[in-house]
Amino acid sequence: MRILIVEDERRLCDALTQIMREQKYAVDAVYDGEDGYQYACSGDYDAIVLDVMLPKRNGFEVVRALRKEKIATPVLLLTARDELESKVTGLDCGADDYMTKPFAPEELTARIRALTRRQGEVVLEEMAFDDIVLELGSGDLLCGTKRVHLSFKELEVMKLLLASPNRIVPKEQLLVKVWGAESDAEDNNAEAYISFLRKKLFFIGSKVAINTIRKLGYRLGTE
Amino acid sequence: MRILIVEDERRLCDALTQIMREQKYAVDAVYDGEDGYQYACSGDYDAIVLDVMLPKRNGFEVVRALRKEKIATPVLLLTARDELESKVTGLDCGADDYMTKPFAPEELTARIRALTRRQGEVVLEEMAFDDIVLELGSGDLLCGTKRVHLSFKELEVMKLLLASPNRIVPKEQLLVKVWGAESDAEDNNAEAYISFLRKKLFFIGSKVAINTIRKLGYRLGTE
DNA sequence: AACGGGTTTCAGAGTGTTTTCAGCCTTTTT
DNA sequence: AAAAAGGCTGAAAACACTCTGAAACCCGTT
Repeated sequence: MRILIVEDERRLCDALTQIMREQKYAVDAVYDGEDGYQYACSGDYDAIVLDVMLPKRNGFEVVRALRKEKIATPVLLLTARDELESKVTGLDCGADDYMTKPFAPEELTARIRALTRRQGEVVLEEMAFDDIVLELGSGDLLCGTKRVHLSFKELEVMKLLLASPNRIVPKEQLLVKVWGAESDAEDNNAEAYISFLRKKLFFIGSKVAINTIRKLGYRLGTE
Repeated sequence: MRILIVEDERRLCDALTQIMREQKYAVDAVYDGEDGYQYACSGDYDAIVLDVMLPKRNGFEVVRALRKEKIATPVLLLTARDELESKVTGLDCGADDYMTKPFAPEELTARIRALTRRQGEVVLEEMAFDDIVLELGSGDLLCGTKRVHLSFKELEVMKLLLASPNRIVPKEQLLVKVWGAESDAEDNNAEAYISFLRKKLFFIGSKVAINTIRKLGYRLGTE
């Protein structure tokens, strides 16, 4: 994560740099609006902390110029004035957040985290075991480069198995959790789905197996 | 973008609705604090315009209650009194901005823009994916030299898909964000619009496709 | 009153999912 | 060894979800 800090007050600038470095960000710091704009133009940063009152070009100008150049890097404006006015102006120029001095270091890091989080890709949830990965979002089962789509019920069953790998999942539990306690699904329903899943595991060439434990249930294992 | 307007004065409420619709916001309007609170609780709005003096529950109460429920939707308070007092009270209650009547329509839209921007991603004037570009201003979808106009709802759906390309957008989310949580729109409404969009994508000769992930939603992809 | 774009509704066709069933296999019991 | 119980799986039927053309509807404009 790269952060650009644009702040002319040396003391404050050093403090900011310090704070962000502690959070393991890679920090570049510059001291006027012109440099800030130039550096930001590279588009290499994940967020920019920008003072409003700066030599050469003020913060508003810089954000506006960046947005004009289609640079969408999140910008956090920093100002001593806590009037609503400059807040509105700043955000209208294209800034993403706004903070008034003085502030607590935690507040700064929290806001930067929020800004970079929006940007960055959402970590999609998944469950894994041995050589397979189940993408919960898309309902796809992966092994190496191969992938198959699981239907809704297949997905539910697979999730239960993956939730306690190497452990026996009672057939009864599958029926209750997937078909519901009310349903009149029979054992064979679960058996049919286990069969579907085995076929798909084979299809993607996984070495994961669904073992049958007679009278008890199924267990996810390898080989 | 969904906006909730809470204003008991019918004339003003209609005017507000009108103004926001012209800016391509999806608007819901209610006429008292209780309804305002209920609607806002859904958390489906991108901003709320809230009058202070309202029947049943006043604006301050509503914001306070919302914040208590951890609903962080940006709130713009509206009041006839331009005393400093109520301004401070309002912001203290958890409102994000404050405006006194009467006001210029441009001021309202600028402030809403600021609020919604701070909230989420930078409002871009266009969104792109692979070989298509969506011009948000004109509502036109482009591919190479071809172009088609999208209707309001088509635009909203397309924006949602483009906001997370290659990722599944639940059908439910389309319904909530485009038709509103209160609406009685059925799945088929969304399906119909997906169908419209596919036709238009084909029309402009794009290789972008809207994939169906059964039971889950849709995903923008290529080929 | 007629028009036209946008939106909703409806119904039939299409497709993927789920259930059902029967025959076969394996393990356990008699 | 035969019978019984439990489990597997291919095939077909039943079902649910989705797509889409056409018609109806709504609303502001001509």
